[in-house]
Amino acid sequence: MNLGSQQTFRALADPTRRQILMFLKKDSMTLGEIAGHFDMTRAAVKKHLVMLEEGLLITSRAEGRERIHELQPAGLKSAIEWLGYFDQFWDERLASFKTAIESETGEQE
Amino acid sequence: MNLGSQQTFRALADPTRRQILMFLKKDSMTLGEIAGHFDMTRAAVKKHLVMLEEGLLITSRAEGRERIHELQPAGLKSAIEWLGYFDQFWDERLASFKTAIESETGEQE
DNA sequence: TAAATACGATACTTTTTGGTATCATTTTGA
DNA sequence: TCAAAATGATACCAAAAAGTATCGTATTTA
Repeated sequence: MNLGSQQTFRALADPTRRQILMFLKKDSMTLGEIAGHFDMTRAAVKKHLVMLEEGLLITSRAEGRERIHELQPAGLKSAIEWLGYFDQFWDERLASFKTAIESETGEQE
Repeated sequence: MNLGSQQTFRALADPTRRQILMFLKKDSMTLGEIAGHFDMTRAAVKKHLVMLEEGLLITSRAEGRERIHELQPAGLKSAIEWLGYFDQFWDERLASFKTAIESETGEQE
C-alpha cells in the first residue's frame, strides 16, 4: 500500500516550514534571510531547513560563506500525487486534476 | 499569508492515519474494523480517528453501539489547494491542475 | 434481564519534535 | 592577517504526539 513519502508529509506538518516554502516561492534565500522573518534562533530555522530538504521540498547550495535555499518540486509533487488518489471523493471540477496527474505518472496504480 | 489548515496537515503527517484514509477510500468502517488492521490498541486507533476528524478528513456517525467512519473530501481538498499554489514549480502537465483549483475556488489569491 | 460487545474517556509513560545555548568552522574584507 | 560575518554542529530542555492500561457507558442478544 502506497502511503506517500513520510519525510515529505512530516515536513509539511509544521506551519513555520510551510511559511518558509511560501517565502521561497517568491525567491531563493539564505539561512540568515529566512531566519530574519521569524522570531526564533537561526539554529531552529536551520533544523526546519534540514527537514524540508529531507522531504525533497527544497534544495540548497553553498555560495561563499552563504547557503542559498530554493524550492524543489519533487516533494510537492509526490504529496499532491498521493492526495490525488482520493479524487473520487471530490466534486467533478476538482476531479479534472486527476487527469493531469495520470498523464504525468503514466497511469500506474 | 495562507498557510493552509494546520489540523489537516498535522493529521496527514502520520503514516497510520494515511493508511486509515486508504482503508476508508475502499469502504466506510467501524472503529473495531479499523483497529483490526493494526498492531495497536483500539484506544490508540481512536485517537488517530479524532485527529482525522479534526483535520476534516473523515466524518463519523453512531449506528447502534457502533460508529461508522467514512472519508470526507473537505480536508483533502484544502490540502491539495494549498499545494496547488506552488504549481509554477512543477512541469507543464501538472500545472493544468491549477486551472481546476482556480475554477473551483473562484480565483481568489 | 444479564452477559457480551462496541465504543468513550482519562491517567500515565515513552518518544519525537521544536526550540535555545554554545562553540567551531569557513569565508570575507579592511 | 585578523576580526567580522555566515553557517554548521552538538548538548540540552520543554512540549506535543503516540501509545498502553484501565474503567465506564450504551447497546445488543441469548
